[in-house]
Amino acid sequence: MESRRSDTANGPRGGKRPGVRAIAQATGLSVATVSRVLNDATNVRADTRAKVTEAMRELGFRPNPAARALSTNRTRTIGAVVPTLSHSIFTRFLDGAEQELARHGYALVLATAEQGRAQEFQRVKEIMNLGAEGLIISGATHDPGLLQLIASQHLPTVCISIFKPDFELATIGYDNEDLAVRAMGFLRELGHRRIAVLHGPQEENDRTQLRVKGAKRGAEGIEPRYVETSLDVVGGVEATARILAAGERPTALLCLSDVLAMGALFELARNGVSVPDQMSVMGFDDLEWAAVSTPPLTTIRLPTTSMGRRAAGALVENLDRHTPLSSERLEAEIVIRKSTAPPPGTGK
Amino acid sequence: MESRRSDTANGPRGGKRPGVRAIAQATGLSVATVSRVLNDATNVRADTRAKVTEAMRELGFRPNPAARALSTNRTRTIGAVVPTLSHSIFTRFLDGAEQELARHGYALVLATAEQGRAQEFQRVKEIMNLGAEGLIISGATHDPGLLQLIASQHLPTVCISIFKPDFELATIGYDNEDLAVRAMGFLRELGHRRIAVLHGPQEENDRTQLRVKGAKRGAEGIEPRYVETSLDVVGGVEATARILAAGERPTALLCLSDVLAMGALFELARNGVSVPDQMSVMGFDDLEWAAVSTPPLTTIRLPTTSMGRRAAGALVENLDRHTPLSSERLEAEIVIRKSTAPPPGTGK
DNA sequence: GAGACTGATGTAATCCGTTACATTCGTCAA
DNA sequence: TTGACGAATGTAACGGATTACATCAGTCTC
Repeated sequence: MESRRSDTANGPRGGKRPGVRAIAQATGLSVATVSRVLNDATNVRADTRAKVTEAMRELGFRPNPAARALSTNRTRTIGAVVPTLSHSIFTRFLDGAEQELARHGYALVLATAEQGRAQEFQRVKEIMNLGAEGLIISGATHDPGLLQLIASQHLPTVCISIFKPDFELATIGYDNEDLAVRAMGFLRELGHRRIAVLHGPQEENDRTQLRVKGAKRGAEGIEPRYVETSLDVVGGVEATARILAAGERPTALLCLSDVLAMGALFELARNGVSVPDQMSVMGFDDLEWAAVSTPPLTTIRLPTTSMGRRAAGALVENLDRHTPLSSERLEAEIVIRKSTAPPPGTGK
Repeated sequence: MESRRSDTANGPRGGKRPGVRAIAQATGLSVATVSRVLNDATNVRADTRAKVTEAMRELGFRPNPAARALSTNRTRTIGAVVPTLSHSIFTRFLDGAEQELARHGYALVLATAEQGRAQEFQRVKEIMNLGAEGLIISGATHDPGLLQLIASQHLPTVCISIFKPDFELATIGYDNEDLAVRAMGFLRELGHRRIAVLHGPQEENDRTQLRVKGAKRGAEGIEPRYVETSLDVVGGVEATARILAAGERPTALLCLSDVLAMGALFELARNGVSVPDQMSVMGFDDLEWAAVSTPPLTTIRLPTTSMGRRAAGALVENLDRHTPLSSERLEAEIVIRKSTAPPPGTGK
């Protein structure tokens, strides 16, 4: 069909892109030596090396990555499929991952799967067809076909955002359930008994599921109200509006994502409900604004960026040094700021 | 050094990964036919095709992307280098780009350059070494070496976030300067004369430079105060605090990024300055929360996601159909919400 | 000065799809 | 029946870097 790419006048002598052979010819050396220079092998005389490097510069030589990949069977590429880029949780993660990969000479191929498992499966296939040597996906609920594919192709894979040591793939993340238990415990210790829990859609989202489960476990004895909404600021606003409109008003909102907490803060402010005097608000994530909101948000600091670094690092070690992949639990902590206080009416 | 990858027991018959030759052997056909099936050429008999497909499934065949790339001279990969992933401006852009690329069977290789031009140059080199066929970078100020490299390699490239038809590369974006002029004009029409302009660092960031320039042009005759701070919510808080602490208080804050506006809203609330009664606040970007903040933010809606789609689409068309790349100006509009009003003391 | 050894360099096979060109087969017209 | 023709399939070269193995030139030692 197409004629091969035929750049005119790109090297000083025009014609097609120079390859190792061209360099060999130009220097009077052999392709093996050129290749050795390219991969800075040690057994090349300094002056030879210089000659080759010079010729490469001269001719504008760039090694063909496909050819290289073909003969080494390496692509130095890692794929990541995240549910969405609209949550800074994932972008902070990607940031960390990308930095770590770049540090080791790997590239990150990014795909999003906003439409759930099936799409995720599809995207992973595409990434594999591209030759990725490792994969990062999030959570532990996936299309069975995907897990099977990963297993059958022996594709090194890390699941992030969760910690589940008994899972068939390595997981690197925090213990969502336990953290939710602790968050709930924190509010109870402050004295809260009427609590509303705001969370995103649970379907196909095991992180949310685990957090809700944890909240339930931590709430034993009291009966929080659970409000499901869309996982964004608008959802937080909407859920809070619903809560304020309902009968008995809670004394605390446990938002299982900071974006929901932001919505809650906005909506409470709009309704003149002062935080934390009349209502405590607690988040989950510790996004960058949480420290400076009005009031600053009590939340759970998730080590998102370092999760990215660890996930990427683990894959790199696996590929470069055959270190087996294993699950890692990352620590997270409650960050107490000013959006939480004992419930109103408590002796002060 | 390393022995070639030697997965044991991956195909039913163990041994190494099956290639087209293995499929040919298994079916009694030739590699050419197998390849034709692979690329769904039309001139293959239906039953032959079925036989081949079946054998591929049977043996777990996956075409080697490197070999394919080598012979077709195509990688179906586009690189994008963004300054950071911490701003949803870029993640929304990436979202759009990734979707569009995926739709056409291309993959997105992502890199970030948080440390300015030099790092951007470096990252682009890495991406080129990976075989990307197209490139997306942001803004128009880059390392001269980078521009030269792009030119010498004939790498199809799109610069986003700006519109600059006379630039040597295609730009797809909005006219930052003009929009800032209009934003300033909007505030002036409301009656504001004492205005503070909040903006991020100008160095190495032409988008900010252009916006500041536009604000200055739009402010002819009045003398706004320009406050430079870090480009995040914390920066917005900090700058607003400085403004409040200073002598004569402005009646409006023009924040040249929504994140700064968020910080401003928080800090104003903290200080009991009511918006818009005592102070108007205007943003730039229209991030998702802007419609529901307290008060909802007047801002400029930038078509970020569609910018991503257009940039990706333009590259795809260039690669698939040789459509030349050209600059595109995207429209943006002021979204009037409740954070702006005439200055206090205006007859109402 | 011959043999042993080390370090630098060269030769040619290899990785695995793709595709130009060659071949075969079946069908239809004359 | 033969020749022509088109569709289906086969053969083999090709792309560009890597690398096992071969070779060659010095060095060192006795």
